[in-house]
Amino acid sequence: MTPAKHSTTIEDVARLAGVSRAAVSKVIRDAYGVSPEMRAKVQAAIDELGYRPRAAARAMRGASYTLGVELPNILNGFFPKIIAGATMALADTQYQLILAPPRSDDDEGPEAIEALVDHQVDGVVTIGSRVSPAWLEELAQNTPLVAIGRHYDSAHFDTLVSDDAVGAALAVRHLYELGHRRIAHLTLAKAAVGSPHHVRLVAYKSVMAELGLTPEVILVDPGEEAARAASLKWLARADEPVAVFAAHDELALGVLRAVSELDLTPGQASVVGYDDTAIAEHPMISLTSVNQSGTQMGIIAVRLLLERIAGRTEHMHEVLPPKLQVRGSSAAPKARRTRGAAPRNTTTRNKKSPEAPTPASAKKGSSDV
Amino acid sequence: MTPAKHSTTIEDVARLAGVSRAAVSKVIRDAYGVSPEMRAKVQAAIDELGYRPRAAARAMRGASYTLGVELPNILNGFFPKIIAGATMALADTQYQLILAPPRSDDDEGPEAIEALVDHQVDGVVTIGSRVSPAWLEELAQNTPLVAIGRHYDSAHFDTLVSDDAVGAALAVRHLYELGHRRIAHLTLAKAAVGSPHHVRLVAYKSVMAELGLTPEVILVDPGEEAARAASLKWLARADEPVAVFAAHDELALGVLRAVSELDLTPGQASVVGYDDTAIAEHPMISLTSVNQSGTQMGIIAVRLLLERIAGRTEHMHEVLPPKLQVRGSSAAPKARRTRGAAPRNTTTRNKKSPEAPTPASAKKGSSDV
DNA sequence: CTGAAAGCGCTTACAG
DNA sequence: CTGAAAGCGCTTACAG
Repeated sequence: MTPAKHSTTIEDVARLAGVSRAAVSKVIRDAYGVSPEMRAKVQAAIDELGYRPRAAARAMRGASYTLGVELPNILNGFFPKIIAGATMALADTQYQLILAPPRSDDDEGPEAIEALVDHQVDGVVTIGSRVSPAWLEELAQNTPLVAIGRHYDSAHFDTLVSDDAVGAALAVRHLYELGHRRIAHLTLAKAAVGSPHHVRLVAYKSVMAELGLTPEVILVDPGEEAARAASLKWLARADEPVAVFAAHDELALGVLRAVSELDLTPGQASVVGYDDTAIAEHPMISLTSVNQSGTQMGIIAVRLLLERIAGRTEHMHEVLPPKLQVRGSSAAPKARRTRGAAPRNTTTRNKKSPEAPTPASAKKGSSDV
Repeated sequence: MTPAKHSTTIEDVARLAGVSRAAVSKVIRDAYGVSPEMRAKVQAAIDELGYRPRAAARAMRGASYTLGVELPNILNGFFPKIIAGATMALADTQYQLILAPPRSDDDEGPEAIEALVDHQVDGVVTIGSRVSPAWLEELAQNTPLVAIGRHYDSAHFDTLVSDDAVGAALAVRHLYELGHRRIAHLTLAKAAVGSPHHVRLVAYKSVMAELGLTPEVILVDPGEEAARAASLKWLARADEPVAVFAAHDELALGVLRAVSELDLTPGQASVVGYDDTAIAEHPMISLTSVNQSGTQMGIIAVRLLLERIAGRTEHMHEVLPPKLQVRGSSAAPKARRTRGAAPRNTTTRNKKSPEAPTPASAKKGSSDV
């Protein structure tokens, strides 16, 4: 097989097959009204020449058969799951996916989305951008649009979220039921109203109030390191068993760093994350985390977008139920001892231990199952 | 600010500014031969209308100002580093990046690259695809191309690799110097000649021979789970201290699962990975790994591609030096004891312990520094 | 320095 | 069912 020769055009195919360009166009689009012989002739010519239509040219008149996904942060393990889902959903269609990463580290503006639109994608899935609802609303006038992670209805595009209030409640109640009474929430300092992090924060506060507990919010900049530094300070000040509910797994990994540095057991400092990224399940990490099914989100986002492209105009707002994955990083509280009480460096995290039995829900890969 | 209105065209701008379309075109391309007043008038019209040129239309005549990157596996933490580097390198240019993920889980064919070419990108960076050199050679006749991870020169495109032979030697010698004599190499069953994994395997064998050791190769399918299963079997059969050099970090994480399940210490089963992904550095993983600087690769790939687009035709073959990051997963060999000899579940991995001092090269985030 | 015209490779009405 | 013609929004020679 040789690569697509983009020197060959629809004209070449038409000439070889002895038909018009319009006929070839119909065949490649699988359009109505082509005789079997015509189709066969044209297909043979296409195969012989290795012809592929150029998306750019198609886009100028009709559709580009391309969907664009705007990604917030390619280094965070959650987003690839969404892409994987979207890819699956597109497997049997003519559509292909292109991804637009942020133009810079803290690009939260519309640049990435605009790059997609510049390329005449037939529809856009936006995941991370912090652009205003109004901006999206206007974009959606011309471009079919699905926004992931926006907790509101919109007039002209679809929104798709995990039920972050339920997810946060799951996390807090889990820690409460284990026996924790001091439960902090570590989250990003900047979180737009209606964003997943904002909703989780609000839910955290309200569940804490319901439980009669005092909320403690630790605000951080993005990144594992910021989470490590902030939680280290907070954990060092406490001398009782505590728990930290981190707003996503990347932050939770930072908290686990701090816990590890301070040599604390899960009973002394429990940690719960959000997203259930692949690494959370690793037995050496074994992070309890709220799973919001990124794969499923990718699948649904593509389905919604395809529906819009096919003509649907009324807006949809889908809410997916999250699920708590209990693992070794959260355990019943156990008072911190004087350092000398047990031999240092012989405590073990993430393995079976009398004080913190690994939950039965731990998946294979753990020796305790 | 409002979204780009793709209903506004160059024609609208020209009319508003009272000039020709050609003049507007020159201004947006920053082309030679425009008077300052012309530029000002046109720019004002562009701003007023929120005009953005459509990449698809531009591509039909000139350039699309878009570079395409073909990604092998979005779930592997190494590739995002390359993207991050490429993004950085493009920050001050007119160019934007689009990414093409594989169309399916085991898509190793040309589909993703073709998707990019269909969109008339001005150049392509290919990272993972297993297409033949001949195919790429032909593609490169029409499209500026840089291939990452191909250990050979090519006539029409540039190649960029890390020195995988050196990297593998670094890993094996490190284990040897710690005192290991039984060092297995776990790698993918399918690895094309000239691919990084193939070069690492060949180097592994040759270094083992030099050292007078018997090579043991464990062949696996892609994925952490396959690595876990295969290494579990292998580790369970051994009753002496062993070491596993895994062909990349994802596989190494699988080996660490097995090590963890068998409750082995780094002295009993040392593990070295390749890529030095973000998670390797986490104190609870602390994986010794060969760093091949993905960020740097992304930067250089973009530089090479831009040079080609600017007109360079002679081919380049860049080789980057890898660096070993020593961490807690590799340690001096220590005989496995009868299980009862030491209290179970009190041994600790990844923390300071008499048998496996954490190397001084461990970064911050470890309590031992 | 500026503009009128042609053309990139497709698809879309429209006529046959 | 099939084809000739127009046109999508740009850039590229080319004239002025």
